Amino acid sequence: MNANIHIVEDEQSIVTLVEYNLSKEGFKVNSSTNGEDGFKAIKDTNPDLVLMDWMLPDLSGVEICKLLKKNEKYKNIPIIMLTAKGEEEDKVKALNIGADDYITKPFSFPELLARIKALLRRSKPSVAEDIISFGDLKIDRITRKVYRANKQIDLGPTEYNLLDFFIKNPKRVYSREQLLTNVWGDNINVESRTVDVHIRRLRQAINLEGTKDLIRTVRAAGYSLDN
Amino acid sequence: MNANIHIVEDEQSIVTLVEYNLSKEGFKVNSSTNGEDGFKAIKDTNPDLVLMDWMLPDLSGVEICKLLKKNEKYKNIPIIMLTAKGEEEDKVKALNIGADDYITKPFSFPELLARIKALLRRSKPSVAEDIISFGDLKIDRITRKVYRANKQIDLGPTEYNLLDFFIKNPKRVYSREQLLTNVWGDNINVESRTVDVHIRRLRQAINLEGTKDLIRTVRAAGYSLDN
DNA sequence: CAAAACTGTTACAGTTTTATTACAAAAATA
DNA sequence: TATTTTTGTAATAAAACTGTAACAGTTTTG
Repeated sequence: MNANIHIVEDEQSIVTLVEYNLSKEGFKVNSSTNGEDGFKAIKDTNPDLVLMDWMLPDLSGVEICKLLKKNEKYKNIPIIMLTAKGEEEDKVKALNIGADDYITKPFSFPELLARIKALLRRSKPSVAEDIISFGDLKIDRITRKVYRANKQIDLGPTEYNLLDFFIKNPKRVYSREQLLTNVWGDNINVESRTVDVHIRRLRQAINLEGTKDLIRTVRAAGYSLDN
Repeated sequence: MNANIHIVEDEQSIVTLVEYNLSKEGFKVNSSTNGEDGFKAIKDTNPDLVLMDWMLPDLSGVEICKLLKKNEKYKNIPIIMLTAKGEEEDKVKALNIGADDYITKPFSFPELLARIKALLRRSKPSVAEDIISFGDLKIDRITRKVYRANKQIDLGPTEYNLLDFFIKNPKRVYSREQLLTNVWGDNINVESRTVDVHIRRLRQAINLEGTKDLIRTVRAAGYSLDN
């Protein structure tokens, strides 16, 4: 498991708890504490799954859910709604507005985890799977080994994370900023040009003599794993 | 034998008895006295085998069994159902809902043990076996002796446990935290750096002059038994 | 075509992570 | 209880990795 999860929740205690536990499970977690920021961050970072409070300051979780599900580009991001009241009625409503699952507070972490995993397995096998391939490039998250044309490749931690991120959404172009937040983490302070250097290192490691560069540079936009 | 077994049973006398005897056999045993807790604990600790009462307060054993067998992640955990009545009909029912074996109370401990071993041998050879190898490294759980290239090696208790854990999932990378909780135990207070020292001791003991290090360091991730 | 904007590459200093060692305290054993 | 073994930690050394800056090269724009 190596998915990016975005939490939109104004109760700091829940954010802290969930963030801590999900990180321990190997997820990359980002969070926002209000609807406005949350919506922006989701569009920006394209998480693999969203955990969202039902009620939120300003833009409500319900609204965001509707907006996302209406948008072709984001409609496939699974959304789990969190709510304080355990009314059946709300559950129906949640599913109606397009949420993929629904969990009532207080919830146990294992329960949340089970639901997250189930959703991910369904919606994004490439994120949930332990072994992913792209062409003759293979990455094994259990052994943390990377192969190109069946030959093992050594990657440093950052290059490994970068590749792991790229391979979840091949061909998609990510800006340096998106790569920084998704691979490096949220409130980190790193020059965006630093991405270039790691891209170079990754290229050097995964590209084979005489074959096409697996990483495509998109001028003024960013990079993508492509062929 | 070195498997984790979880018991879900509300009769304390049975729990105590079975727990005591299984521990003596080398199993790690945990137990819950009601269905709710049991289900949670099983999902949480992912035991190698479950021993479950047919009738339970709140969530019944039958229900838990069904739930587990429906879940991709837990469906392979072997389940032995315990029941007071020895009716053939129940046996059929048990097997129908996915239980792997069925034993009626009162039962003799040797009988239970035989069934447990049989199931484990079938489902998880690496856990059930008394002698496990990885390459020319061999570990005998009965005599608690370790061999490399047929020559016996002396290991301290912690190094032995570490190796025993590694060898169950060779090549898999474990973080220091995972190693601490799995080898040292759950609520223990040990510096994660201490793992490094024991890794060194283990390396020193099992590695042969002039051969590749059997333990792989994965920077920013942990260690694995590899070659 | 020149200027501007953007990307590629390199080297290196600084940082982080891991390895190794020695040692005192704790635990097991005789 | 004395002796031996094992343990965890802290300190230091070594190795690996990272980020930046500088400059070269390339592409786009005016």
